[in-house]
Amino acid sequence: MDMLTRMVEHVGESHSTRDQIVLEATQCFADQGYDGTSLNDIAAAVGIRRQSLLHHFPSKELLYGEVFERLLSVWFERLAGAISSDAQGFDKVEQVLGAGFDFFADHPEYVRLVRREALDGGAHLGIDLAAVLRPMWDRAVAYFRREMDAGTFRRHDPEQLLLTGYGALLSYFSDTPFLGGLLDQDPLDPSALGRRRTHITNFYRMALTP
Amino acid sequence: MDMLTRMVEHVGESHSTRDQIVLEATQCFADQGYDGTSLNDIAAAVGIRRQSLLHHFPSKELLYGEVFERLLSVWFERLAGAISSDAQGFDKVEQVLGAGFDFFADHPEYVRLVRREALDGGAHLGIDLAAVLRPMWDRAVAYFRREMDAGTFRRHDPEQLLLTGYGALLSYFSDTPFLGGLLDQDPLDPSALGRRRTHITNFYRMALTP
DNA sequence: GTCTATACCGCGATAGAC
DNA sequence: GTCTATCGCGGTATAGAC
Repeated sequence: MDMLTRMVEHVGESHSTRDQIVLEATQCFADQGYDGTSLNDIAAAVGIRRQSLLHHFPSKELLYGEVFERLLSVWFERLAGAISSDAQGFDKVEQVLGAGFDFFADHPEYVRLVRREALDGGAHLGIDLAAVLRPMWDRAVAYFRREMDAGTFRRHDPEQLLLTGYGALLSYFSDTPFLGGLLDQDPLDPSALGRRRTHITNFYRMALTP
Repeated sequence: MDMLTRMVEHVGESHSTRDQIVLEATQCFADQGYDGTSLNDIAAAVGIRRQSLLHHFPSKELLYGEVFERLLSVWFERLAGAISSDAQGFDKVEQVLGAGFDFFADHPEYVRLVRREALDGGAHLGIDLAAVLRPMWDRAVAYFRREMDAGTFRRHDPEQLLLTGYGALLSYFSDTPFLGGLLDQDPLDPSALGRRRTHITNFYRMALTP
């Protein structure tokens, strides 16, 4: 496919078969896991036969790899803005936290996918997810440590603080099928999302501001 | 098997084949998920053939059900003590939180199993996990609301607070394969566990005590 | 690029010997 | 209770017509 066609499709919200496959595969893998998803499931969602799907992706593993490649690309792109912001103090944390929250709210299927990968320890994935995210993690740890040393933030163990944020953010979006039965509301309802966003922000403001 | 044999085995750390199967199945399901685990895997871990395993459990689903039945039974038993304690204020929260933490630390495979079930929404399980835990959840929500009304605890949205605790606690134990690559230490190392336990306790003390 | 047809394998489950 | 043997199904992947 040439560049012009790509651009036209991007603008016009149309998708090549290949893109459709990645899209539906993302949903299937997120909902049912790698082993729980068959190529038939994905092909049926696209509206083609399993054998046609294998014409675009030579194997299930390679398709899964492409799904993750796109996920990481979108994720880094989306977060880059918030991270490079020149806001100061808790405002910056709030921006990054909010950007993460909004991204997860827009793509809960990505969260579920990453959670499954975290559980499996990258068994189905060629790449090492932790190694890819490690630089971002280290930057965050260093940032918190610096601000705490400067007295801008209250003192905590930076790594533990990030782990708690990781869990508080991801779990809400990854476990929606379960949490929906614990609460009386769909966790992805706009009003439920609003409550969650407010709580997380306030919780971290309280923990960090002196 | 008669009661005497059961008691002897319990004391002597021996196990019937049936118990061995449930034990190994728990580990396999936790590590590789329901779909990722074959009866061959479990049978091999026990040291018998797949067909012999099916003599004890007529189907994979029923075996999976028994794994969860035991998990819930141990979980409720373990938490009952801390919940019925007559400690007051944050001391009580600390006791329950600590009991949960220690249980998870002793049985990370249970956490991973529950997390997988939360992700799948109970697809493989006959029972509704959320419905089983709902009474406990409601009790906790009511408890926090009461204490906040009484001024013992600082005011938060009780459900959101519990959700954050849920994520902070579970994620650490469920995602160990991933977190091990993010940190420079095995998350289940005694020293790492100590740091995590301290942080969670302090974090909630800070959030709750006026 | 999609289809039909097919190869090949591993899975869960059953039957029956020991 | 454990084994061997076997069935039937659904999975990934390949070959070749259109």
